[in-house]
Amino acid sequence: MRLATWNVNSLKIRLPHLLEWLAADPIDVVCLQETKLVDERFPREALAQAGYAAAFSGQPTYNGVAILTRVASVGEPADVLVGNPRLADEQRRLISATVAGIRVVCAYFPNGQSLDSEKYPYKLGWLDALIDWLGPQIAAGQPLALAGDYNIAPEARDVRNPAQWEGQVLCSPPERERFAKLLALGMVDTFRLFDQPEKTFTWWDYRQMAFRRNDGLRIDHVLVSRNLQPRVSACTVAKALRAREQPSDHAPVVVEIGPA
DNA sequence: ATGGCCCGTAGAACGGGA
Repeated sequence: MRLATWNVNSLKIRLPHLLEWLAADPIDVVCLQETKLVDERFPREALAQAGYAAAFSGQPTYNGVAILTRVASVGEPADVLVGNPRLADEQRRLISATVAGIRVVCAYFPNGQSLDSEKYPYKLGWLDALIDWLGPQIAAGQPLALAGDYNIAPEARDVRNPAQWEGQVLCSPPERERFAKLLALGMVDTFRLFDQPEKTFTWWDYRQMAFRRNDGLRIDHVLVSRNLQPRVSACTVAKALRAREQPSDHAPVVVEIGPA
């Protein structure tokens, strides 16, 4: 099966892109972030007509996450859980479901804004709570995929202009240490399992023609538990969606996972 | 030149994104 993560930056605006993409390329599991829709306005019907079931958790204006499953191939999301039981958080940033025996965690990590913002310690605390919550699940041998907009570029090679970003939010040592901690729980960055084109990124600023200049960062990731690693056969960035008219500023990351 | 763009909520600008 194939699993994707995509920060859509408003599902209302991006729904036509999503439907056209899935019609041409029927991904089995799609994790969405920044849907920016309250649950009453989630386009459940349009997605159902496209063959997808959905688990979602939204709020007005900000955040919002969803897991879509292609019913014909993987059925419906099971054991849906909203949020992190270890963190009281009003922001809708996490939704989990079991699909085809894999615990799929769809995550919209906080941005942090800047190192001197009160949003930065919120981000670090959110990351610590995520690590605390996922650690026991992975230790117990649960096959798990953590897919989402991490808002962290793990290494200098994940940034087009490392000097410009070094030490800034998305690249600061405390954020990168926490990314490393997630790996240390027993997960692997699927993107780095394979040879990749030089300077592959997943986010490009809307300004300054950043996409045309490939001035981007790799901040969207799919980490999987080590027991899934032998089944992962590909990880690619669907850059074409960023090149469309009225795009999201993120491109999807797509991972292929073989049968157990 | 430390801003440029896009989105939601507005029903004009502004906060937020990264």
